[in-house]
Amino acid sequence: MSREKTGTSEEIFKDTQSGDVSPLGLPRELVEAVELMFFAYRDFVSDPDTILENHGFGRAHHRVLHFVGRRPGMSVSELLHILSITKQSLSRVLKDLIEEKYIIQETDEHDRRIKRLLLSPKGHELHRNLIDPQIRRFQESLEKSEIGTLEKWQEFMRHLTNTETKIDFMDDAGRKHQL
Amino acid sequence: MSREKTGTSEEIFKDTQSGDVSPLGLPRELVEAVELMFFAYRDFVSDPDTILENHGFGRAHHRVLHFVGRRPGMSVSELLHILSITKQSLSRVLKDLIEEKYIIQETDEHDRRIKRLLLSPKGHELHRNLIDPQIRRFQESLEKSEIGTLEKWQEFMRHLTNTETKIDFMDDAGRKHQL
DNA sequence: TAAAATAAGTCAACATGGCTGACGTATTCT
DNA sequence: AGAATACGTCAGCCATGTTGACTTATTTTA
Repeated sequence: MSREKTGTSEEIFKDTQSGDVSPLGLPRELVEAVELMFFAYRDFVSDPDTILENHGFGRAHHRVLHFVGRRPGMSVSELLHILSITKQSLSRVLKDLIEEKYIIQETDEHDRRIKRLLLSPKGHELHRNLIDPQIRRFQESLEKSEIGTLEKWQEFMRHLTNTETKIDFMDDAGRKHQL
Repeated sequence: MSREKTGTSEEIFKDTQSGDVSPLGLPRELVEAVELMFFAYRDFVSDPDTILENHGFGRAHHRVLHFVGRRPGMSVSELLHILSITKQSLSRVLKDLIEEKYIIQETDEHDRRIKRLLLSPKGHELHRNLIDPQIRRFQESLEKSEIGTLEKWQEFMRHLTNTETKIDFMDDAGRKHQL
């Protein structure tokens, strides 16, 4: 029943167990969950945002730094694909990071059109400082909430993503313990 | 031990159970969780984004529409506080929504300085269309993942937020079944 | 080997949605 | 009467997304 995707929300939600309904006529729990996506994301990035400000960088720089650190040696087009932005948008922030020596470019040995991206030691350090408070938040949540391990949470979150994103994840899993 | 907040990440992470470590020298699971926040949030807002585009609106309009729908009769300053943006930022989008009659303003009876914000029927309809795909994502994730109910997920996510945000949440809970 | 495709970069212009600072106008509180 | 509050507005700045057009180097392919 509720797995049928057609029909209006009226039909979809009328068989809810709980009668607890928000002013919107939708199950309160689900509406609160929508809001939690907003609040949690906003606060989750607030610590890195502060650090970035001191460096004259923004969130876009953080993302680039992160994924380059995570997949050292990735090409520019791989990065574009993961971030789902245009190369013009990427170029602005990538240029900054390269000029200020957080990221190093190396021409691929076999195909000299491709540039491999790597973090410099300086880049690693900044990345580490940016991710630390986020990791701490997760650890605190793990301790304070009853969710147990991260695994179920991750599975749930993964289901919130789009198919293309899931495919990217699988790509990643394919070359899991290295790239 | 790991609940002590001081020290560098080196110290903090050295007592991890698993030896599975990302290229960053951090527990892979936690790094993946950080990425999931990015991907899940991005994809989670992608459906509303598409709808908004057809109306000439953006995400900022969505947020205003949402919280006004959720707390009908809220004042402008309450809205500012929840969104944590400046009144100048809010004014741009609120003006659009009022001009195009998605939101109605009513002067408070007891304090005529305060304007109460409400959704028009048109506003309700749009809000419903925007939130529907997000609710569906949650329902699908609930069905397909092993998380059980939303409650634990919500608790976990709440712990990711900042203190001020938690206080706001409590405010909300205080006047739970109405305002 | 000449032509096409690919990877990367650049210039210019535009939109959205944050921000600051400075004011203006009702209305209410002291 | 004067201060404080709630709201609104003008002007300009910044970050980061977008499109479109075009260049250069290199590799692939017909």
